[in-house]
Amino acid sequence: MNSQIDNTSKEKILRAAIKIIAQKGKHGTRMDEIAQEAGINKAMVYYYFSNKDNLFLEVLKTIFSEMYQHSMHKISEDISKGKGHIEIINNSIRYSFESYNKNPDYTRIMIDAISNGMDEIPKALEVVYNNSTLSPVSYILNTIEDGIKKNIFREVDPVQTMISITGITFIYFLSRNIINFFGLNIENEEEFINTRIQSVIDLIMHGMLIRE
Amino acid sequence: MNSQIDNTSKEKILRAAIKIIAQKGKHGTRMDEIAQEAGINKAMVYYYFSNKDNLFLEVLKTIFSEMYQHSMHKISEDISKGKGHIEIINNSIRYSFESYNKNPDYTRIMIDAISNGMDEIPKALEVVYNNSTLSPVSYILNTIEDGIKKNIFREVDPVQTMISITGITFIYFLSRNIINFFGLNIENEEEFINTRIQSVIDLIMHGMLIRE
DNA sequence: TTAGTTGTTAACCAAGTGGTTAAACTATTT
DNA sequence: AAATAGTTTAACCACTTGGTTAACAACTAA
Repeated sequence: MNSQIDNTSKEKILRAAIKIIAQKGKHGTRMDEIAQEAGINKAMVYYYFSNKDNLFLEVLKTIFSEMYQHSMHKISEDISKGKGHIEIINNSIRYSFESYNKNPDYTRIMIDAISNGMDEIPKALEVVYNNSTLSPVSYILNTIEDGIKKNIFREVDPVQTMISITGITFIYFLSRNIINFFGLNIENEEEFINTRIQSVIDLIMHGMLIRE
Repeated sequence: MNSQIDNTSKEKILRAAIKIIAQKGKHGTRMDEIAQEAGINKAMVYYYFSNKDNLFLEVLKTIFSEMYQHSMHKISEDISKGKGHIEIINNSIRYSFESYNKNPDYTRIMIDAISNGMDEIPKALEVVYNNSTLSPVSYILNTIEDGIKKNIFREVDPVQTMISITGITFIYFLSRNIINFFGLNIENEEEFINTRIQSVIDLIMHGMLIRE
C-alpha cells in the first residue's frame, strides 16, 4: 500500500536483516542485532515476522523477487525490441553482472542459501514464479535453442551452456573477497568488472558461435 | 607421525567437525554436536583444539591442503609427462570436477569460507603455499600464456580465462542442491557430471583455440 | 468521548552455548 | 613401584539467544 519511501518499521527491519544476514549468515545473525541495526525494539521483529525462520524466508523472497524482476525486465525489453540472438545473450551476461554488482548483500545471501540447499528456496521462488511461466532462464534457453536452429550457434547443449554462463558470471562475486589469490590486485573495481564482462562475452561467444 | 588409519581422538574430532560444519556452517555448528558425532566428550574438543575459531581454522587448513595436493599432484604429473597445452587444460578441468565431486563436504565449507571472505583463509592458505611458489593456478596460468605464444590459443587474458574456468567448473557444485531450477532432473549423477565435463571442455576449447 | 485496533517498549525467561575444572584413568618413564 | 605425562570424563558456570508478556501510546471509527 505504501509505495513511498517505505520507511515503515517493517521495511526497516527487513533491510537491517538483509544487511546483517549478508555479513554473518543465517545462523550467525542475532535477532537483537537486527533490531539494533533497524533502530527499534526486538519485540517488533517478532511482531512483524513471527520468528527467525520466517524472517529469513521473507528476506529470501525479497531478494529473489527483486533480482528476478531486474533481469526479467531488461531481457524482455531486449526481446521485444527485436534484438538478435547474440546481443540477447551478451546483454543477459551484462545484466547479471549489473545485478550481482549492485547488490552485494543480496548476492552473498543467495550464495549462502543456494550452496546450503536451504529448504526456504523453493518457497521463496514460488513467489517469483507463480505469476508467469517465463523467467530469465527460460528466455536464455529459448534464445540458445533458436540460435542453434538458425545456424548462429554451434550444436551446444543449451542447458549445460546456460549453467556455464551462470558460473562464469557468478564466480567473481563468489570469490570477490579472496580474488587476490588469483594473482590479482584490483584497484579500480568498476574498471575490472568491465574488462571481466568483455572477457566473459569474448570467451562465451567464441565458444558458442559457428566458425566460418 | 601416525600415517596409519589415524583413528586418534584428534582425527575423529576433525572429521566430525568437517561433517557438521559442512551441514550447518561455522556459526550453526555446536561444539557439543561435534563431540557427539565424534563419540567423545566435549572437553576433548577443547583439549585438542582450544576453541571454536581454532578448530575451524584447522578444518580449513585440512581442506585446503588436501584439495590442493590432489590437484597439484595430478597436474604436475601431466606436465612431467610432457603432455600438450590442450590436454593439460582439459585434464585440469577434469581434476577439479573429481576433487569437488569426491569431497562435497570440503566443497561446501570452501564455498562458505570464500563467499564470506573469512579471515582464516589467508592463514589456511599459508600452510599450503609456504613450501613452494608453484600452485595449480600458476601451472594453468603458465600453460595458457605459453599456449598463446605458441599460437595454440587465441590472445585471451590468461587471468580472466583462469577465473572463467574456475567458475564454469565450480558452478554445478555450488548449485547442486537446487539444480532442478535449471529445468534439470538428474537421475544418474555420475553420468551427468561426465556430460557436464565434456560440455565444459567443449565450450572452453572452442572459446580458447585459434580458428583455422 | 470512547472503544477498539495497531504499533511500541522494557523487562523477563527457559533453553541453550562456548568454555572450564577437578578428578580419574591410562600409558610411559625412571 | 613410584613418579610423570598424556588422555578422558561428568559436572559445572557465566553468558547469550530466540522468543514472550504485559503494559502503554497512538491512531481510527462510531
